[in-house]
Amino acid sequence: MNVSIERKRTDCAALPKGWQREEVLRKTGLSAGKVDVYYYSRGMRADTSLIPPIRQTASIFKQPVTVVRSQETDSSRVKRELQHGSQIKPKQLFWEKRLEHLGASNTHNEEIGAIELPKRLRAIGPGIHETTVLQSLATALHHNTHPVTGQTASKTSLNTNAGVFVNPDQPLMSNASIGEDDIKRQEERVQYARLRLQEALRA
Amino acid sequence: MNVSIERKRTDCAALPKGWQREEVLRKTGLSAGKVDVYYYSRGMRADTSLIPPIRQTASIFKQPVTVVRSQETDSSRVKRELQHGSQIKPKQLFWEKRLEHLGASNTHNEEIGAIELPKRLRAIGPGIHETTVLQSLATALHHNTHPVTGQTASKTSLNTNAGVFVNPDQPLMSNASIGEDDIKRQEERVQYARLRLQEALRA
DNA sequence: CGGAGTGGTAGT
DNA sequence: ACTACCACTCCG
Repeated sequence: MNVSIERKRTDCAALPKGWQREEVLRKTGLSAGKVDVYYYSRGMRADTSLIPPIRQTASIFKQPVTVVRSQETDSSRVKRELQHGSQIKPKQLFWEKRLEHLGASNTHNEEIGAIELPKRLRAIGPGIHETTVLQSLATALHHNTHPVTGQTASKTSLNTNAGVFVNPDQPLMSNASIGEDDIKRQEERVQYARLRLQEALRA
Repeated sequence: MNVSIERKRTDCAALPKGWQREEVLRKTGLSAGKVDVYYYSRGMRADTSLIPPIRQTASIFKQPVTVVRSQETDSSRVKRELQHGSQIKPKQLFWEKRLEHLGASNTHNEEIGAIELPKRLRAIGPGIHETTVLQSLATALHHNTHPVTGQTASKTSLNTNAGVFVNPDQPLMSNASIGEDDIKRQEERVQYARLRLQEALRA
């Protein structure tokens, strides 16, 4: 007897690189025969072309720049790469600065106004401005598997010896934590945005 | 602020006995403000017009026959009805015999073939045939809140003094119990039926 | 896999 | 335009 496939996991051309689509057939219950679809990105996180450091040259070919941290000697890096199977990629410090003063535009070439960050998220590091923090934070929120918390080192130590104290996995902002009241305020904003969307669609 | 009622569950005169109408206000989304109506029958099982004893006269007015068990005296019944708030309705014995030799037909007036019961389910009671047991069993499966097990009294006692020993809540079949192997066999049947349904829907 | 809840539409 | 109904998603 030819039993149909109950679990089927496939790569799929329409999906971003590294994503897989899995179809699972419901076998029992009232909804037996229906198919649940799951998407997995395990193994490869995010589009490699978006992982910093990023070239700001216009090109459809993704060519990430690879500059190593200055205080890591070549020999120590080779040893680490051998241990970890060369999976840990070096990260450029302050890659965000390369994108400074570049703004997004709409189709009419009108620049889109700046987005303001909450006051409590303060820039940290030498010569880092608010727009730069925004890029840094947005990238972290997109990529990081772990929580985005900001830099833990003190402001003075970062400004004097950034190479030592900057954590490249975290955005260039001061350490911040979110409380119940923050969550509540954000929920209210979402509620309000939904209301306005409703009204807009009705009209 | 005047908050409208979001969930309202009511008995409703227009509904069959035991049904409840619930109105639920949609709170979010594009259809916010609309009301969904749900009907529930929890608490009372089945349409009272289908509960035996059933008249076989054609009539849109439901007029159940009410014959009391002969061995229950009027005084004892009155006492019980006082205790239980007159909620226990008397049941006619062997009401199934009234429906004997009546078969279902399709729209072309062709009679639908008999359904066979498993061998182990044996008819019990004076002059009860397989088709009668089937009606009896089907009704029990539809109505009973408690498990359907069949008659517990012995065959001889039932045939000699049915009025005393017949349990009107159970179908007119010998006591039957279901084992692990029965369940397994049934599961296999269901699996097979589902497979065929899938194939049919695909074609 | 079930259930709550919303989106979408045929039919009036 | 509205209603009643079904389809579907999303979450636990």
